Amino acid sequence: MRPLIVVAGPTACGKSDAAQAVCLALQGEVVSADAFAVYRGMDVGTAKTPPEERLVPHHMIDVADPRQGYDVARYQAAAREVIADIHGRGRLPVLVGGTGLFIDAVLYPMDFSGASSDPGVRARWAQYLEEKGPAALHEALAAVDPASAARLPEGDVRRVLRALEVHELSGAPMSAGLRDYRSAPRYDALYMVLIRPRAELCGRIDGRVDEMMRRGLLEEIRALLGGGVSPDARAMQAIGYKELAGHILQGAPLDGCVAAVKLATRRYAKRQMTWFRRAGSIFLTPDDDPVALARAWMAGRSGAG
RNA sequence: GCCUUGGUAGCUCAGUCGGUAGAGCAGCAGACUGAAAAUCUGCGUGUCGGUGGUUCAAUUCCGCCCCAAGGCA
Repeated sequence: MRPLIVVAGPTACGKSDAAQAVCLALQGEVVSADAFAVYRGMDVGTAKTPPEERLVPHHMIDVADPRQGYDVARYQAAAREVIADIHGRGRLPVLVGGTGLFIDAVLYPMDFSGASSDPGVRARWAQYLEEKGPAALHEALAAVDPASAARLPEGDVRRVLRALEVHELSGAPMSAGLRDYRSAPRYDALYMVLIRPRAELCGRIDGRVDEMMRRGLLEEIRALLGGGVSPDARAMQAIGYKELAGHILQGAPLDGCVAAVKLATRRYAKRQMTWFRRAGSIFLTPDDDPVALARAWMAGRSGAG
């Protein structure tokens, strides 16, 4: 298996710098695993490393149009291609980002090929939900895919909807492809997770949001909206964007919106921690040195053959 | 100084016709297979401002005190 290093962690924990340092030390290239950095024109609010500060090649950034949606399946396919190319050039891919699902999608054999997504099917079930409610929707799933129904709470309408869609398009229950995927990684991966004390992280988040405001996040959002990105677009679900759009479009008080962005970011960081606690294999505090760790790991690899 | 209205969970408040209390938000924990910065699940003891009194029993009724907001001086 080819080597790959993952640098994950909650927002504002210092992933980008750590990843870049690892790349510089080990002939690596950054592969972003971030559900919103893929969009062009969303720079300030996604905290993309500015081009002039990129000291090594960065991939999977600015690969999508914010007027159209992007999703895990597309990300998975494109990222794997990029990684194959990096390996082909004898360099080390460093997967860095905060979207746990995206990381899993490249690392493990998640299969999205069986059932794609169909707006018509989706709309029909959404209609069904509207008319009969979540309980009936859940029952409909139980009738065709009992395992998924048992796994999903009735309230998680989004997943119930998706499971129904998968069944209809593939003719098979979604649960079929769902077990123990983490046991069979596609790469020889060092999965590092950067952690920080909660209070410290919150302080960094607040500072980062203020910094985004100074750097013109409002202007960036105005430009997106003016450029044909609908407020309902998938890209506009991003934290920071959706709250501030309330100020731009509905005139909500700015300080309240900024506070909402900080709060939403803190809550997001918490969810990320939950994900990475389970997904990661090694956890680094600010005192640990990711470069030294990565070096040692690479050395151990070649030593072992 | 007087009058009024408040003081209950980290915050905003509800409630107890006297039997020691509960929502939302926050927080904590968790889940996560084509929206994932999305979506969802679980978790509620706090001198009910202080202090006396009435009572079998007071956060609830009464007195006094403290604090806040508003009004009159």
